[in-house]
Amino acid sequence: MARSGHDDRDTSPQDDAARAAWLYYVGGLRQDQIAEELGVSRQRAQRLVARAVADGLIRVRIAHPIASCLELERDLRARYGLERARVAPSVPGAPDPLVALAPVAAPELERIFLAEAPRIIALGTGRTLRAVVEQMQTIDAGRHKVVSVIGNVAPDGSASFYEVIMRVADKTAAPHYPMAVPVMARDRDEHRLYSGLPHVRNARALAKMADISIVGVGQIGQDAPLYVDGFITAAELASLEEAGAAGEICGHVFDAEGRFLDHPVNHNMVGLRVPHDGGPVLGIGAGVRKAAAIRAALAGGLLTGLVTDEDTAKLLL
Amino acid sequence: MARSGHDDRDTSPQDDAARAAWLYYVGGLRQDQIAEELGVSRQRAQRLVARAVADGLIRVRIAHPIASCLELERDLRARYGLERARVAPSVPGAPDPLVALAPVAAPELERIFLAEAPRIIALGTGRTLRAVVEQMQTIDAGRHKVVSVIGNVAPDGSASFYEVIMRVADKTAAPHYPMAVPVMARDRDEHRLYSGLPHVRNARALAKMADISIVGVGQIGQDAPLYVDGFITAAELASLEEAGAAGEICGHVFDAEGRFLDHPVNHNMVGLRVPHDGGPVLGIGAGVRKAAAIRAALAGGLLTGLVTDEDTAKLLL
DNA sequence: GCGTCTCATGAGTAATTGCTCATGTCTAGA
DNA sequence: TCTAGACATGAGCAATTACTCATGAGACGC
Repeated sequence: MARSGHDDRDTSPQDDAARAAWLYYVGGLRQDQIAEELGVSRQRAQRLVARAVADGLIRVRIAHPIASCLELERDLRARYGLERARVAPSVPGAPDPLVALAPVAAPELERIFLAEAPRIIALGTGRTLRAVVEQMQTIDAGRHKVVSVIGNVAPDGSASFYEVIMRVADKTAAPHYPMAVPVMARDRDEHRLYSGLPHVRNARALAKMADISIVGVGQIGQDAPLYVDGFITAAELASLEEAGAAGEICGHVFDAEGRFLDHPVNHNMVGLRVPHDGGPVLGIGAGVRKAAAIRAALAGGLLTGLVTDEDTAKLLL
Repeated sequence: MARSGHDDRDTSPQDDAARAAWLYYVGGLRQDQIAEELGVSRQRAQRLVARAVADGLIRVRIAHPIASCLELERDLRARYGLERARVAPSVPGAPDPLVALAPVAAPELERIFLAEAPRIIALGTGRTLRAVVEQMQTIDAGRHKVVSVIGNVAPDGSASFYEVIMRVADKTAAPHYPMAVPVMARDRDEHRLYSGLPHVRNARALAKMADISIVGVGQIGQDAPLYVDGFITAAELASLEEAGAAGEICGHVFDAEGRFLDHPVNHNMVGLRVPHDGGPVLGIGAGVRKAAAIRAALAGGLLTGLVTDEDTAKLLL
């Protein structure tokens, strides 16, 4: 066939990967055809396609809402009075519910950023949110502002691992306001110190004005993110469990009814409580282990929207 | 037509297809694993996945702008003073440039419909537009209105084949105003008759107020859509070519400089000329055979945006 | 300059997917 | 009731894709 004149003088490797993947997935060519087209060996074509997949260049969407998921969404909305609910079909055997969750949640975030009117968008952190943001497509959303509602420094002084706001800013070109202090203060004084820092005051003020918040939901227990990532000690964890902790949002711990605990851990969080003012809050999370935490958050009306997966949705209903 | 099942307790076949495809593409399961999961034979799993693809349920996007296409976009914008330009990587050997064009053009349309402020969106028709719309995802855009700028009845009295506006309305739930008369009148009197019909006057009035128009570009010649689809006779085609016709938009024929011809065919078109008022016009089209027509439209400043493919872009530059 | 390490490559091969065909089932019509 | 036709099914096989491994070309440090 007529090989289109490719004057590839300086194609980057990722460009090649993207092109190979395009020909493969969109064009429906076979890998040997792609190889010929690109003038490389068949193996290389295969590797380019595989690389595009591995690099996350490939986004697959299913343009058909699976009926049972739609039902779950409807039921979730009704049961918990949510404004929005999205349920991803679970992938059994997947090591992690994020595999299914992220591709469904990402468009929800894109949707928020596609709004024309400038908005202030508050962001939490965490592994879930990070994975979702990674799946977002880059969109031009410089009119919005993104602000973090939680500190970005881990207890050991390193940058918090599941940084979200910078990634979002990368994807959207939105001005961003991280909260450049530790997630937790050690005591009241330190909390006052951090809170009083000009840039923190600024971020907090902005976050309080947020038009919408996007957060993950953390479980409590031996696998609690707060504990696993070293933000709280085993003793604090035990104390929280003692106090009836069921989950946390942005580090703020609540009980099974979704009421924030009167507990030192909560007092020492430098970040804001979400929701701060009754504004919309989109929660994202799935997994058997998170189900109780999510249920608690829903029970307390802490969320106005939820993205989860099928299995979790069933547990919630 | 798709039977919109409320609660078909046993999943509809398309549901199964969508779920199988989800597990395959998103979950990364093998077809035999899917078969086990769904409790069907391996062949059936394979057929479900194949069916999902065939039914167009699978939408693949490559999250990486290929550098050479970006360059072409930039060059197109600069050369022709466009506000927007998108270039799809060509798929060599594809029977039709639409394979590549539609997946790139569809998000552009979605983008237009995602605008919050209510808009009036004028639509042309044609095979290209139809294929693109088919690829759009359904979005809730009831705040907008879509109006057709061209009649929807073929010369033989049948509904025009490449109906676009109804499909768009399906996808967006937008109120829609087709122009329910023949594309072309046979003479001045008939033109006056059609134009005077209340619903046509209404549609035309609305179309004149459109905030943006989305159109295909037709070539002139033996393969001219206008001719192939029977809107004009061989004699009219010859006469148009004689008069220097280079292309057409919504049936209105223009020369190589993009100036509309003073010709009976143009006079008899019941639809509106686009652009009617200098508003934005997004043109969609690709293919060697359309290149001259597109170049003419660009030369005449008839378009403010263009979606095309790599090969065509190169021809235009 | 030389060894070694990493990484890309292509060959060969295993695994997976897609296709064809013979067969079975269901429906409609005589 | 019987028969033809349309369609779904699973077996078997061909085509395609993915993986493993041995090799060689730079890159880097000694």
